[in-house]
Amino acid sequence: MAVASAVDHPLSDPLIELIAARFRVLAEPMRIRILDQLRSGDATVSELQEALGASQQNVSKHLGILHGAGMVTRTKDGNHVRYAIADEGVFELCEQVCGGVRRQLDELDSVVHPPSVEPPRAVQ
Amino acid sequence: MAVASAVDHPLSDPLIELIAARFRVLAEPMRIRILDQLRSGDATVSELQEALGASQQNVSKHLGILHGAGMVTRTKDGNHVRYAIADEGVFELCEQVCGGVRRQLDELDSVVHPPSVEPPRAVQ
DNA sequence: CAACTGCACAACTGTTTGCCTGTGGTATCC
DNA sequence: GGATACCACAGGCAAACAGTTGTGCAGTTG
Repeated sequence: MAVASAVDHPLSDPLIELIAARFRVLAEPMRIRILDQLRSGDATVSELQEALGASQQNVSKHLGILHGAGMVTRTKDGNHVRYAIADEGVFELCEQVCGGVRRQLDELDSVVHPPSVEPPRAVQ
Repeated sequence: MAVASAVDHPLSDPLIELIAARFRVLAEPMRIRILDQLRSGDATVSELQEALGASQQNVSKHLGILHGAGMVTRTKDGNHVRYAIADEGVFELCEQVCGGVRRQLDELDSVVHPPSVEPPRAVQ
């Protein structure tokens, strides 16, 4: 697979911080939606706004965060600004997560133990 | 590669929520540290507490979150409770993220433009 | 030049969440 | 039985963050 795997394992503190920051960028449904939408091709803010049913400012804000994380590219196109996926690896991440989610759902489905059953609970 | 890739791409809303929730679990340095520590083998709360230099309550809380997300297993061992990695796929995630981080750092290093240089900024 | 469109930035609000303190509950040892 | 060790849960505080509102700036059109 295309994973760098060039990381030793007593992870250094700054690296841990970077990893967490990157996960934090993806820890928001709206940003996942934006990335998923951009998978169909690059788009402008207003196109995303309409496709996702969100406010222009909100879309712009999340795009700024994604751009700051280097996950999307920003290209001025006349009066518009076109955004596109910069880091295709993001989708491998999402698919792995989907795999984990599916695995978890399967376990919950097969092992039917009501006493300790745990629905996908909130983080805190 | 071991990715499930069994996901279609106009992602459904509940799935998006699940993906974001899973990322949210990993969006915390302390939890990354705990998982990284557990990679060396299972451990009790107090062992992790000492290894990470965190309070017992804090470690226990994060372990509860990780356990709720199905990323660690919990085993009573006499007076202790041993935690262990449940989902090895987590590390593939982290390694991919490390790859992305490294890629980004390389870009920042080569393209030396101080005016718009962006240190690993916070999400908002 | 003036009006309009498309986008980004700043301030504000409500919610979430990380960490701490305090406490209860269970198992082991004397 | 009493003391101790190990762990989890609840409450409180401060910081971070998502979403909205308001506004400024750049490019286009008449």
